Amino acid sequence: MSEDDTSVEELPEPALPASQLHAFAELLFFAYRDFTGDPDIILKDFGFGRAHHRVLHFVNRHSGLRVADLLDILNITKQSLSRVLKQLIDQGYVTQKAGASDRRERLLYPTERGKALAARLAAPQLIRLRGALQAAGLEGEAAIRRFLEAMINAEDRPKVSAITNPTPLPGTHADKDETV
Amino acid sequence: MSEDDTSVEELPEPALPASQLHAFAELLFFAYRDFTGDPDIILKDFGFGRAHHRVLHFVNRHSGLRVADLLDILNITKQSLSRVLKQLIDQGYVTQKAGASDRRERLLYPTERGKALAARLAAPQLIRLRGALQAAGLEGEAAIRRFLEAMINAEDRPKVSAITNPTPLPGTHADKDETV
DNA sequence: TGGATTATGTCAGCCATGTTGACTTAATGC
DNA sequence: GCATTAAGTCAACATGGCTGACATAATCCA
Repeated sequence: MSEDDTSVEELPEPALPASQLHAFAELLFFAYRDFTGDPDIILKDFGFGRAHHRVLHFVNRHSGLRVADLLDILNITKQSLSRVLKQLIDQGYVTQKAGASDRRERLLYPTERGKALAARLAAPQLIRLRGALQAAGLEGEAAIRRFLEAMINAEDRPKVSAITNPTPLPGTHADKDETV
Repeated sequence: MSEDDTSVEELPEPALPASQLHAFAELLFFAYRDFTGDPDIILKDFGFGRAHHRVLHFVNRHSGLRVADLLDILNITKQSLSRVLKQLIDQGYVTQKAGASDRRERLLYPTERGKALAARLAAPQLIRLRGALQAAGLEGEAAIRRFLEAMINAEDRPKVSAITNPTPLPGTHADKDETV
């Protein structure tokens, strides 16, 4: 093999200079800052914070999940979760149901009220995302998906895939696919 | 004009169903979580937090900026910034210099020590970004840039562009473009 | 020149949300 | 029947946001 052999399937892909990578890092910072900014404002009116939003989101999108699942997804301690989860339950946004096969498990479901708040919080984020994906273009969409997946720790990717491409488990139900 | 007139320059771009947008939202959450995870671990060894990282990053990448610039970039209060900035200054990671034209301004510069820590914190993030951009492919790179820019509040985009595509101002100096 | 404004710093206190460690309760599994 | 597991709880602490009030020094302007 010659030294500058360039096989078909392995294009050299010129590595970006550090300054460009730094620019991407900064863009990601600002993008995430604004992505979370819209719901933050709404949450204030309810006396909730971003932590409540995260819990409500996952309970709403993946209803019937266990407390342990939520801990695993959010990467926080039981005590941290407990604080916000309790408030969501006490105020009627989330309900618990004992697991059918293992009655120690507490399966989490959004109430109607919870679904309504989740939808309201998600709305500006989905609008923002739709606009940004349109700005990226059709092929960009797939590239962005690959990019975001590759940003995730390799060992967590299967877990995340299971979450973002949900296989409806018995006990969970698929959401209707409405456009916001 | 007929109702289903589809002009050349305005392809319909089928709107994604909400469930796909939710998947992107979750991917962004996990991606950002892991993107910040690496430096968080390093920061612990120094008794610093993510707030210190943000300050050090911008001081390092845009040295010579004013306190007011930093407040504007980070979207936090003077008092919040002051707490972490003071620690960075006291411990010799950042220095201040009175502005040449307006001596009320305190221009911020990283020390050698600050540059070293910034580089160490950035290293795993740049590696992660480079890998993710490679996964996205060459054209993906441009799409991702458009996507991230479009995720930012429209009114902030000029400001952010000025930051990510820096025009070296008098008093600032461009960093050497080393690959990490 | 003197008063208003501006850039920055600081004190005090509050809130949200993360952490660790220890312990309880109820259900499960062997 | 006893160890393990899922979940909840109590207490204490750290980080990093926030508001409000005020101080200092430099600048700007009438």
